[in-house]
Amino acid sequence: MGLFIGTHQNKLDAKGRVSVPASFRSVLKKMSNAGEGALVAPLVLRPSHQHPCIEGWTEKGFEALGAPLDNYDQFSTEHDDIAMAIFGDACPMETDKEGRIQLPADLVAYAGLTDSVVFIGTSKTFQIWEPAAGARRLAEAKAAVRAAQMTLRTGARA
Amino acid sequence: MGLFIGTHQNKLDAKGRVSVPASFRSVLKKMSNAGEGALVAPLVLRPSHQHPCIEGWTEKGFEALGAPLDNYDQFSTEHDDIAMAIFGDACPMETDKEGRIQLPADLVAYAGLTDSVVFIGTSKTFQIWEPAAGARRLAEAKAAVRAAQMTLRTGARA
DNA sequence: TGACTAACCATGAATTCCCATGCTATCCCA
DNA sequence: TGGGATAGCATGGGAATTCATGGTTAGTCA
Repeated sequence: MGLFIGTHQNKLDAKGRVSVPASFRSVLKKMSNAGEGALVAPLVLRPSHQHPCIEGWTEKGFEALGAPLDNYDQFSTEHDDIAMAIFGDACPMETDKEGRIQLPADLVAYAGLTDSVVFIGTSKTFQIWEPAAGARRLAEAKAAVRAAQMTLRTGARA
Repeated sequence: MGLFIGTHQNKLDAKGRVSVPASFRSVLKKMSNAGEGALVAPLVLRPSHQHPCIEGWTEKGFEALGAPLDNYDQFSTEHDDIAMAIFGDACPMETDKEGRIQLPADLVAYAGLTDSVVFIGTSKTFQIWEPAAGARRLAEAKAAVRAAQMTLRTGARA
């Protein structure tokens, strides 16, 4: 399965390391330029713009995110704005051999992380939350979807 | 037959494993990307939004469930809500060679499962219930249909 | 030389794989 | 039509991996 699915809770150790869930690692490797056989998995982290959480991207997914830039003149202010918004606060990383990443201190602070974190899959990307906040957000999202009767109609029951 | 039909009761063993009914397995294989000849059957489990039971999806069915995402801008709140609601609490699995799955502890708790479970087919998906609760729900559904005089006539929608 | 970071190694727990068994329904042959 | 053989299915348990996590050493920059 090439998508990030499910929620996984892992511990943040004394050095600020967390294991990336195994299933997420396999997605990251598959969506990397290096290929699936790689020993480590590349990924990109950035603070979410709409929530107090960290957003995780695959290498290829993040590259695609920057693609719209090609529609603008290299020296336009739009190009400048977009480039900065997307790349300015992103930070590329690799897991270590054990499949862990070291979360940057500023992102830890931004998401209010303490000793445990949850990884929540959202299809092409995933999010890293402080467990309680993540649970709240998940419940909120489900409620919103139900309230809006968003088009889950295709073959599904609301 | 490409649909989930009937109710089947199976045991949950000490390790939290249950055999997926053979007829359900064949549906799962048919509706997978791997093809029918596969040794194991892929499926997706998620907590039901309206009942204390576990919902089971085929691989293709679940992909269709996520398809509406493409109608929204990647950074819209709708996309955000839907992605989290659908993917956040789903969990993809495969049967083992014997046709069993290991139910995640949180789903077991959510559905109140103990030592036996019933699989109830509901056409494109199926549900996993604690036997007594499942029986109650089945009776309730039948009563509701009768009370509403829902004619199950072709295409009739109460 | 000292602090800090990154690679390496070690361990327990949980999960997956594999083999074995009883049961039931089906098929085949008399 | 009856009885025995056969194959498929649900179930049980043990062994081998994988995974998450903790600690230790080596390496680097100031």
